Amino acid sequence: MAPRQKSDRVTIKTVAEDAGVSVSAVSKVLRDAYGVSGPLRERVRASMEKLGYRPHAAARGMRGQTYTLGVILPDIHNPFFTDIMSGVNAALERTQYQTLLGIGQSSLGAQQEVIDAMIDRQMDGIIFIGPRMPPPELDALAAKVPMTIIANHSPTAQAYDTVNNDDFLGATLVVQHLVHAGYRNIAMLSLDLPPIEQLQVTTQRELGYRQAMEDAGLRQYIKVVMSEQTPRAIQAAARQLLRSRGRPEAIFCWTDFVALEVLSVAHELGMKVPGDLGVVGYDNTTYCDLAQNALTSIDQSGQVLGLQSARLLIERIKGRTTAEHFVVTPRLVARNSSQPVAR
Amino acid sequence: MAPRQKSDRVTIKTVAEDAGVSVSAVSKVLRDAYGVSGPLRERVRASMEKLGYRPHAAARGMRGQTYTLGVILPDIHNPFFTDIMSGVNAALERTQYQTLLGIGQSSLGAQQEVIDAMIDRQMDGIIFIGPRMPPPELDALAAKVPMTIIANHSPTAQAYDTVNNDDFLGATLVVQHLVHAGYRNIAMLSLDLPPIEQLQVTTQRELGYRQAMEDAGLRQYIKVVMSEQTPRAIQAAARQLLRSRGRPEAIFCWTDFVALEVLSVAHELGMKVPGDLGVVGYDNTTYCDLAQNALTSIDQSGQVLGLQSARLLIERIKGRTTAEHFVVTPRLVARNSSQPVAR
DNA sequence: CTGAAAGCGCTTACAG
DNA sequence: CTGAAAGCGCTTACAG
Repeated sequence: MAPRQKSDRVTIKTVAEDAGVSVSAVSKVLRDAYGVSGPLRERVRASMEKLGYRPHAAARGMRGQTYTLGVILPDIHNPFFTDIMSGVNAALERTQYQTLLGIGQSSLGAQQEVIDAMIDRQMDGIIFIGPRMPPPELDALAAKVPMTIIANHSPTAQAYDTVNNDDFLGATLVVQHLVHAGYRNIAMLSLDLPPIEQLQVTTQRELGYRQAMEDAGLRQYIKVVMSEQTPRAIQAAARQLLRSRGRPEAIFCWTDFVALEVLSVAHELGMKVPGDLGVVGYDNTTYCDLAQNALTSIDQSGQVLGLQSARLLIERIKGRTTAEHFVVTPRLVARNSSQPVAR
Repeated sequence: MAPRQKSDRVTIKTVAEDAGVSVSAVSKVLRDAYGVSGPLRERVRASMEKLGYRPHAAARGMRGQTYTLGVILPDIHNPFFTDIMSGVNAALERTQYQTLLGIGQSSLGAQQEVIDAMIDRQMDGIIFIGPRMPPPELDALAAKVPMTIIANHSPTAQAYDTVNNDDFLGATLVVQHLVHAGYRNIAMLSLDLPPIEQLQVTTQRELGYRQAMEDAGLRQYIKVVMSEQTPRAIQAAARQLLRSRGRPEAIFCWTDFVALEVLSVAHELGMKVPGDLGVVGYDNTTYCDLAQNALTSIDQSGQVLGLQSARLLIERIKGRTTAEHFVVTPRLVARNSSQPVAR
């Protein structure tokens, strides 16, 4: 590797010489640390500006912070996660922080690899989205690095913060909406994952669905079908459901991504949505708005979740040790896919 | 910030002591450098394993590599970029490298900020997707850090590698396909960007479109409408186009993302696709396959582009100084949205 | 093949 | 308020 010209690198030493102060003074200005007079600060700032000084991240990371936050996504294809990322980036806009994105893929091994890579790189903190880990492991991780978790319910955790929407309520809203529109045989299409103490958002949505169905006197119609995340698996599950006897009048999908596949299968089977079938998603991603989908969905404000998680994480990095658990109230956005149907 | 327990950190010094060798020897094993005997290597490996040694990235970055590659995306919402990311990640799977993702947003300022953040963090290399920069600036950047560019044509650049599909050919395939299916009045919906020496993929696609239209004797129908990337702007452009006199029989959209919006607008206007309108996209993203879209598109193998770019970049980091310019041949995937129509 | 030592650019007690 | 000095955990010539 070509060694980039070393002689002309501007370091805090260069800046210190130019400003006629000590290296420590420059470091303090850099970190906005206390104990520097206004004039000195100004002099140093001017020199930094003049010389085009840029801090060397690795050197800072040796002793202090790296000013880099790790974000772990379970899956890059779900468009909802891009909403979260927008929020995180927005929160970091005027700060020195940058994000390192890791894709945890489906497998647990890959997830561990990403975590290790982030710890090796001395992330100042980690935003962990949809972790598939039992609480003890999460606690262990949080002991090593400040952490905020999105989309995993552990409201009593002390070692880390959480940011969620109320998934139980979201699912309730879906069922109530569909019942109000005249649907009764309502099935749910959820994610096939080993459940971990009901912490996962899918589990919460399933519980909300079941409870709301009971409350509406539709216990007999309760049906939760699990499927893996691949398009092929989702389509197979949807096809089977739609071809079964007692086939549902409406399907509540745990995420928009899945609902779009259900719309596709219904289309292929020649079923009208709405009319032959009602469909509702979750996350209110940008695809819901397209007229060919017109998908009713739950808005849980991915941007807000991302923004909050970044804020909380920075607070923790700065020293907060008590846990915060932020919950957004979800909101149903009705579109054509769940229109009332005369029966 | 709580200082993580320092005493128990396993460093190369700890490993060296455990293995009974020098610190330099451990460093060499770590880097797979030459000049270490097999037995010594084994002894060190065993100690690293035993102690659970993890290299400290910041310390490595001080003198050597960070083993982190920066990836710059122009826009996180375009699903095509997730395909590229999959490829990049696949190429890095068995390596020590990790990716740092930066979103360059639309504005040039944001793009510069992301680049600075990556240079500050001593990325070993950068994969720059769809840069909006004139060649001199790209050269200047490549002088600072090894770089591979995706989706920007500069086949004579020496300072960096490029990875592309043949956008001119891709556009040609679209026009030929549509003409073959009986469409004649074919418009193109492109991206509103200040053109930079015809380097951008949109420019190449426009050129391919124009040429193919001429070659088909359809010069009179040539029409390229520019629009910004937001859903609102795309919809407005599509609406205007579809309501105009001499409205096109088919629209070629520069990327699937745009084509999905066109399908939406057509749907809203009560137009049938195909029938009243043919639509073709570009990138063959996962949404093309959904039956409600059934969108004909050009497959440029985002995964392959990502994979290649990572490979080339690592080669450059390892010392290659000659430029490589990799070009994928695009392939049209026909679906319902461009079916022949009797006229 | 192996190791002692300098040094990368910062931050952090500590002394003045 | 200000600065001299040690040290973070590696890599890199260099000497043996």
